Amino acid sequence: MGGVAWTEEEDHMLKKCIEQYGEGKWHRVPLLAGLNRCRKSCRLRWLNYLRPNIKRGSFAEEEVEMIIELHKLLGNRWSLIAGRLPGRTANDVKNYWNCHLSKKLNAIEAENTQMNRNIDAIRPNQPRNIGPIDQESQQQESAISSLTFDAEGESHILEPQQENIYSCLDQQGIIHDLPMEFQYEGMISGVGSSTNQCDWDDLLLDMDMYNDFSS
DNA sequence: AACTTATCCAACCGCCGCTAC
DNA sequence: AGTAGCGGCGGTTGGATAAGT
Repeated sequence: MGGVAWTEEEDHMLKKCIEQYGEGKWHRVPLLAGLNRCRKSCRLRWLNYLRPNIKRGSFAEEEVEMIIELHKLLGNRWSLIAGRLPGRTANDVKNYWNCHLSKKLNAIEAENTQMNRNIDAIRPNQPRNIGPIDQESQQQESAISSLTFDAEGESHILEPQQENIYSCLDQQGIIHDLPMEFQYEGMISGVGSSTNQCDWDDLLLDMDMYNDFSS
């Protein structure tokens, strides 16, 4: 292994600790669990191995197709890709990609280059600090990071002060035009309104997938 | 059977952004 | 405003094992 392998006893101690105190506060976990491991090791072990509902074994064909499609859109953003594959961890996806798919991708990219089809990973210019902010910053933010995009031939503007990106889209009547498979928890009317990178990533991914699949 | 090479994947490392002080 | 501490992420490492010679 690339380090000291976890023993069954350590796994048991960590699991018991998480069950008792919950996830988070990883800096306290080694102490609470009585483990001689750093916070990062504990977190990684939990997320990649001990967490319930982790799917192990080889990837199904649909999962592989999904990974390839998502990688086209997101690049090496494994946690986001894994987030779309129930039971799979970012580490699993990354390892699978590096072992099985990277060569395949290179061939595809070479082909795309040949066909003059450049596909860039999407990363918004100003993905952060979208939540409510003070007036001065708000004006600055508004000037630099309003995002315009085109949906079904119409231009739309996302204001950075919008509490939730999806609620903004909702107000503009865009969300409900998307098929159900592109609507997910948190997307409608700001349910579970998070105001960070994930909103932008998820939004752009959903929009792009929608365009991809509908074209 | 012995050795070498390739593959897999768990674990580690360094960096980044956020938050609290 | 600066900074320390934290959680989280992607890249890399290296041991175990399978496959090949």
